[in-house]
Amino acid sequence: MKTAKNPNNRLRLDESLLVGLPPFAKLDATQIGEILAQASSRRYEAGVSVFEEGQAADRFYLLLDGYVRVVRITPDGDQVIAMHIPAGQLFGIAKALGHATYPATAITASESLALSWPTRVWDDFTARYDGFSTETYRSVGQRMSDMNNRVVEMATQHVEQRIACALLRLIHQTGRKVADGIEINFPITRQDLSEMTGTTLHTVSRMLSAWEKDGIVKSGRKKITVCDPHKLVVLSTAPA
Amino acid sequence: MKTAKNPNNRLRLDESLLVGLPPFAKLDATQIGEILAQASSRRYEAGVSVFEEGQAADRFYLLLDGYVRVVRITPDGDQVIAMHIPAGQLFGIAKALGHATYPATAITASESLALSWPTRVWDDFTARYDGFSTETYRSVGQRMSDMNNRVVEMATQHVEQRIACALLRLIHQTGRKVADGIEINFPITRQDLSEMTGTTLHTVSRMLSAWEKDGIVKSGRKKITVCDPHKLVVLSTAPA
DNA sequence: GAAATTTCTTGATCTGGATCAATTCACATG
DNA sequence: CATGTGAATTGATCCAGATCAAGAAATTTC
Repeated sequence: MKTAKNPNNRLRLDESLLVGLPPFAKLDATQIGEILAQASSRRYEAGVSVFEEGQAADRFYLLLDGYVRVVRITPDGDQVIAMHIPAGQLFGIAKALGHATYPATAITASESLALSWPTRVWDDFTARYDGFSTETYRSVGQRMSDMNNRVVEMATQHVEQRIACALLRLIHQTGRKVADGIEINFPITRQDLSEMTGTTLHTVSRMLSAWEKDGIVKSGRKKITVCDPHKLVVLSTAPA
Repeated sequence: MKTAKNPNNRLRLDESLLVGLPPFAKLDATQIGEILAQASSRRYEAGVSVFEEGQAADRFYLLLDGYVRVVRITPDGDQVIAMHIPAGQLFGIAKALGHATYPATAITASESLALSWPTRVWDDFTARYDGFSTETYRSVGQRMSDMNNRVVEMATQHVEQRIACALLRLIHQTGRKVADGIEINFPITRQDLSEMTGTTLHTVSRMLSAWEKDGIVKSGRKKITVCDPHKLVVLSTAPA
């Protein structure tokens, strides 16, 4: 689906969009109204960049719907997927971490909808809105942990286990129950998985073929369904 | 040297210790005094743990002197060095990231001296002291970047390049100029380097031997001196 | 609906580094 | 100073996974 449902790329901003999201959990309707009044919203189609590494970090974002990949590209063209942002989370918050430019590129993994604010209102938000700062840093902490786990994984585990871990993480974050298991809720290629695990699309393809034979997953073009998460867990923690 | 110079593990707390350190840069003498009044100080010998992964994060720390390694241990006993904390930086700031327990273990790499405060004063510090929060998060952001770079490195570079990068990072953070180059300022083993780069001590040893033959480094027991940083840079960015 | 493009599969080969194994070296301790 | 212990070196072997190569699906485009 390439055409916008809403051709002017706008939607009615409604408080209900923000109510219940952690950064705004403690705020009342008036405050949420204030925050919305300053927001821009925009729809992105799948595979486009929201911002790029190195650009001045002049806005920060809240993903309302869809999925965003945070990506880094090496001088010699290798691409590495640093993390995935699920709907409901802030991203592009360079300012919160003392950066003047975005440290990575954000690319939509599926059609997405995001709000954004100019970076200059950041300090105001943290000062004025109770819980905003705390929750933001909780989520930063979570990402830091994930990052850390990735380093440990990359340093100690074999490719099979890393791919298993990556799949498990994906179904946790974004799994959708379907008839024959849990499906990853956005288009994902072998190449994508290889960029998440530091391997090649060939190895990922072989792995998925083998797992399919064992009834652990079903997969097609840009689609993966995990049928037997438990077996994946076993694989992911297999002995060194 | 195993015995404490100062047998009661105490030292005179003096404002000059904190003046000029980023988190306290904007504070006046009175405020620094207040902060010091609440601090405990303690000397640690090399190789001891300051806190361990999973413990309740009831204190946070400022390293005044020495070097601290942040380490994670996998279920099957592999150890991975996540980062090094240089003197002048805060560590163990789980609270700042919404964690109730320490997400990793901190071990002194050399004899060290650290101040610490109970975690419950954290909110007070961030509220009361100008710049404390900003500078803390700047340093968190820095660590996040480093982490990120490590993931990219591990995913795309060969062992030789990773070891070269690790060495370069070490001499930047903690290099001390000596007659024949830049020396790493604390005892470091082949094993340590291998835990920083996700390889084995054997491979590190072979690498250092080869580099020594090329005049790039000199190394001995627990000691490494980089004689030709430039050549290391070349190696670290070698083509895929 | 034919052609072009992207994604995926699978075989064959090659190799960077892990693993295994045996010494040597440096330092500390009684 | 002998003895023990942790650190480093270096050869030999092996294998997980990269790389090379060729096609086969699935989609998109015109």
